[in-house]
Amino acid sequence: MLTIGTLGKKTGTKVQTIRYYEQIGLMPEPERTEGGQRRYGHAELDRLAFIRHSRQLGFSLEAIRELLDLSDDPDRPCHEADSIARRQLKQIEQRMERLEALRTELERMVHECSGGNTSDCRVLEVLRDHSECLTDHEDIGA
Amino acid sequence: MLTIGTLGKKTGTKVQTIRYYEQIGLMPEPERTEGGQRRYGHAELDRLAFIRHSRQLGFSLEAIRELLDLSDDPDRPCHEADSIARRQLKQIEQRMERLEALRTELERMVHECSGGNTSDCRVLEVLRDHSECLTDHEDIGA
DNA sequence: GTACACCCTCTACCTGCTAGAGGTTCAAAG
DNA sequence: CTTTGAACCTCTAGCAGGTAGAGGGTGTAC
Repeated sequence: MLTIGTLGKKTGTKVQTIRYYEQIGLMPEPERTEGGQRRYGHAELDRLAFIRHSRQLGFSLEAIRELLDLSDDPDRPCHEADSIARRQLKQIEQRMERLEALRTELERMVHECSGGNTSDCRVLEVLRDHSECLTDHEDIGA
Repeated sequence: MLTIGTLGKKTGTKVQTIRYYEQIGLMPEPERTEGGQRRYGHAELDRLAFIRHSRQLGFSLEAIRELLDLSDDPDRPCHEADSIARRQLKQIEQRMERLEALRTELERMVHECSGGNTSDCRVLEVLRDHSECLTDHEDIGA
C-alpha cells in the first residue's frame, strides 16, 4: 500500500496532480486509512504510469481517457487505439510543420537585424507589416 | 472610425479577444460613441495587427508587451527587440526537437500495430510499459 | 418607426495543472 | 506513552490565452 507521495515519486507526478486526476475521474477513488489518507495498490500505480507516459507523448487527457477505456476492455478491436495514436501523430506533424514555418520567418527576422535603434529595427518592422509574412499559419501551435 | 467588429474582421481577431486585450492593457481604451460603443482608428488597427502577427509567430503576450514598449520608443537600442526574437526562436527550436522525438516514438507505435484486439495491442502495450520508451522527454512541449 | 444586426458588461468556462491557507494524521524516536 | 515533524487532508484561487453565453442596450437602413 503506497501513500500518495510515494506514488507520486514512483511516477514522477506531483501529489496535487494525482488528486486532480482523481477529481476529473481519470484515476479511481482509492482506499483510505481510518484517518482518511489515500492508499494505493499496484493497479493504480500501473494506471498512473500509463497516464503519465501518454501525457509525455502529448496525448490530451480526453484521449487518454479513451485509451484507458479501451485498455480496460480486452475484447474491443485494436484499431480504435490505433486511430487515436494516428490522430495524435498527425497533430504532432502539423504542429511541426507550423513551427518549421515560424522558425524560418524568425530566422530571417533576426538575421536581418542591423543593430541600430528601434526606429529602424528589422524585427519590429517585420512584426508591424504582415504583408512581408510569406506563410499563412492560421494560429500558433501552442 | 471602425467598430470593434470591423476591426476584428480586418485583423482576424474575435471581438471578445479584442476586449480581452484591452482588459489586460495590451490595447488602449478606445474612443466611445455617445451610446458607449467602441470606435477605433488607424493607430489601433496597426497595433492590433502587430499583436496578432506576433501571436502567430508564437510570442507570448508578455513578450508582445515588451516589443510594443520598444516599438513605442524609437530611441531604444534594437538589440532588445532582437534578443526577444532570438529567445523566441530558441524556444521554437526546442519545441521542435521534442516533437521530433515524440513523432519517432508514435510512428514506431502505430507501425507495429497488428490489428487484433486491444488485449494484444501494441499501442496500448507501449503506453503501459514505459521501459520500452527510448527517449527521456521530461514534459510535453505543449 | 421598427426591425435586427451589432454592441455592451459580467460571469463562468476551457486545459492541465500548480500554489497556498489552514488544519489533521501517521510513524518513528525518545 | 508522548511528542515531533513530515506528509497528508480539503478548499479555493491562480496561470495563459482566450471563448461562450446571459441579459440587455445601440445604431442604422428601409
